[in-house]
Amino acid sequence: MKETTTLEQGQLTSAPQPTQVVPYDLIELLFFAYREFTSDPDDVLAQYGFGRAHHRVLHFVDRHPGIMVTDLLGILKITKQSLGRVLKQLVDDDFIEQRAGAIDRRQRLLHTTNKGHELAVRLARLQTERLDRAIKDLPNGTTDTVKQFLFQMIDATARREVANLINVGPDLDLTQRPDLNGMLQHTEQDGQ
Amino acid sequence: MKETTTLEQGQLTSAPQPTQVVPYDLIELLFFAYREFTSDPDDVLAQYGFGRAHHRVLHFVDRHPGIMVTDLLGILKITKQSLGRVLKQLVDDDFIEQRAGAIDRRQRLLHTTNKGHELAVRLARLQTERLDRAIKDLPNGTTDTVKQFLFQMIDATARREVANLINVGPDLDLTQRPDLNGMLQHTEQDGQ
DNA sequence: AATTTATGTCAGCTATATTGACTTATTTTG
DNA sequence: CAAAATAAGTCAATATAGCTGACATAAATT
Repeated sequence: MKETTTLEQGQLTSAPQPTQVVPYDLIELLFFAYREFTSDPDDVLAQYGFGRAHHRVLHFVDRHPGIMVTDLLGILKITKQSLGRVLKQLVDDDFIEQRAGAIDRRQRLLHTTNKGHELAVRLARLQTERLDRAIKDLPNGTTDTVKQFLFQMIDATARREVANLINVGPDLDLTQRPDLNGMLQHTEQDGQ
Repeated sequence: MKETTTLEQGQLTSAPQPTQVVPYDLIELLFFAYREFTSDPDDVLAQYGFGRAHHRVLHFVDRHPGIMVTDLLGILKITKQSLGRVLKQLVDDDFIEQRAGAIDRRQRLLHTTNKGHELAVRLARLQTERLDRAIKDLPNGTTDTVKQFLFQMIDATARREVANLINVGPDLDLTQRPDLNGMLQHTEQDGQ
């Protein structure tokens, strides 16, 4: 390891401005923490020839068996074309399978295969381990505080949607609720 | 006023499932929150023809005036080639300037120009605003709890390095005072 | 019957990253 | 001092992950 942070003696001095209401430490911690958070899955995925995009697809399909392609696109906020490539690989390699909808036969409902589920769980566990390590020495209640903070980081107009999404168990079928908006009657108002 | 939304008290706190050793809600909140966190700068950067990579470079150069290229690479954990392209654009467009090191003339020490500094601050303020909105309805102490959590998410072996970088000191002062914004004096010599 | 929806596909483009080899200038070291 | 190491830059080739827009097909809805 080479002498980290040789960065010019004394140059870490902050800008001597009144603009110092900016929480640079928090901003940078978010950057570093998130990078670490994704690093463990990345290493495993690379062994399968997959990347982070595959992880996201695999994760949300595993969490929402039978999800429609359209809903998955809505969650990931990517285009059909971007999803297409990644999804095709996951299907070709037998991590995800598509089944025509029983009611609406246009739909290709997505499910993880056993193999896909196992990988999804393996990756989730890696992230869980890091989260557990991070939290274990912190005071009780830290997890809830962090969850609340993260939730509030989301635009108020999108919070219901996310709240609904992350509270859906693996049994619930998103296909039965094509409109993710307004599903949660939550009493959050304060538009700011 | 504002009965602190606390996002349905019981909803994002522990799920009642017995097999729920994996905190899917927390994992997914990290994904959604981080995406939102980067979205505001992304919109502004696009107006300049820049992307997130430019933001990272601009940010760390602005925070560490006179930083060496090598050290910047170490922070960003990207290759010289990846940095090169992005840095060249920032220099060509007069957001960053390079000055030969006074002591070691091989070095091209990086500084933001006035224009670059202003953009860096503008982007940091956007992120600050989102952070402030997220925290304002949460209990006192939330910021410190979140900082501690994020810090602990980093591999133990890398924590000191990050702590030095963001100026929280070598021995995890992170567990202490809520205001480490005003005292960003230099760290430099501290072993390692 | 006409329209909308769900999905897929084509062609081409952009941004960001990678590796490896090589050059130039400069500093450090044996 | 000569040799080696370092700082930085460059070239060529490649990969991943995203984008737009246009178009096609099947199935459902109006």
